[in-house]
Amino acid sequence: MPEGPSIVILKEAVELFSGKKVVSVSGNSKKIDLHRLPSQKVIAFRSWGKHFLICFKDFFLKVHFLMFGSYLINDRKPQDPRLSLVFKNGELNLYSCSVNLLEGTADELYDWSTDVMNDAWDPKAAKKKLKERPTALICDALLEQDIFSGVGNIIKNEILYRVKVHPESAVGKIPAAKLSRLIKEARIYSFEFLEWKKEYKLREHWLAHTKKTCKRCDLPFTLKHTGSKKRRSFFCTNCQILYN
DNA sequence: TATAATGTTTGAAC
DNA sequence: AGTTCAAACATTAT
Repeated sequence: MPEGPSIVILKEAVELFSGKKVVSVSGNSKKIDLHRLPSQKVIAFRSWGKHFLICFKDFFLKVHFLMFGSYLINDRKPQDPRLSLVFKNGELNLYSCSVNLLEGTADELYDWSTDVMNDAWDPKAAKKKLKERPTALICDALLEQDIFSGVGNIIKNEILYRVKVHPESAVGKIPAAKLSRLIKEARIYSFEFLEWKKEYKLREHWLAHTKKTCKRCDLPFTLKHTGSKKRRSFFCTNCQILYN
């Protein structure tokens, strides 16, 4: 569920509730005051990276699905929803996610240029931030939500394989042209992820994530928990260059 | 059945 | 006081 493109799919799927008034609310969320919601009209559903935003007039809900969150539209799971929003034309149920209510507007709080899925995505800003962290490993930097909002571990692994960069490469040692290519690929792959996910064909397009052998050279992949984030990296030590 | 996984925040420990 | 790290949360497939 969690990576940026999946949130874009959610945003599109709930468009039928955009502009609609919340009829009733329930859920086991302890962080928000559910009484704020009934009779409020949804102004927009938005996304910023892995954040799913439900915007009302003077406030908005920030939903994060973490590792296991899920949602159902006009359907329910056996367990209690974290938050359930009922509209005249249907309902949205959110499970095991984190929900926060923030005052003001999303535009006041978010920098849309960091979101790889957003039209405002600014690769130059990403490059600038990477230059400020020369000693960071690229596997960690790609997961930094302030640089690549929406990029998760799957996207990380696929990008690094595509651009032939070893996950433990130091950001500052990667040649400028290669780094630009990598930043560009962050957006390109994220959109391919989006299309494949919509067709339920995401997995079959993985070339690195969870893979055992490299399709390019036929040698076995390395699986290692890399960087300070210690997330799984699948990579080919033959094809992917280590810059250090 | 135990484990690990598309993730982040929190607060203790250093 | 700044950094690091484990714990917590929660679901599902292998």
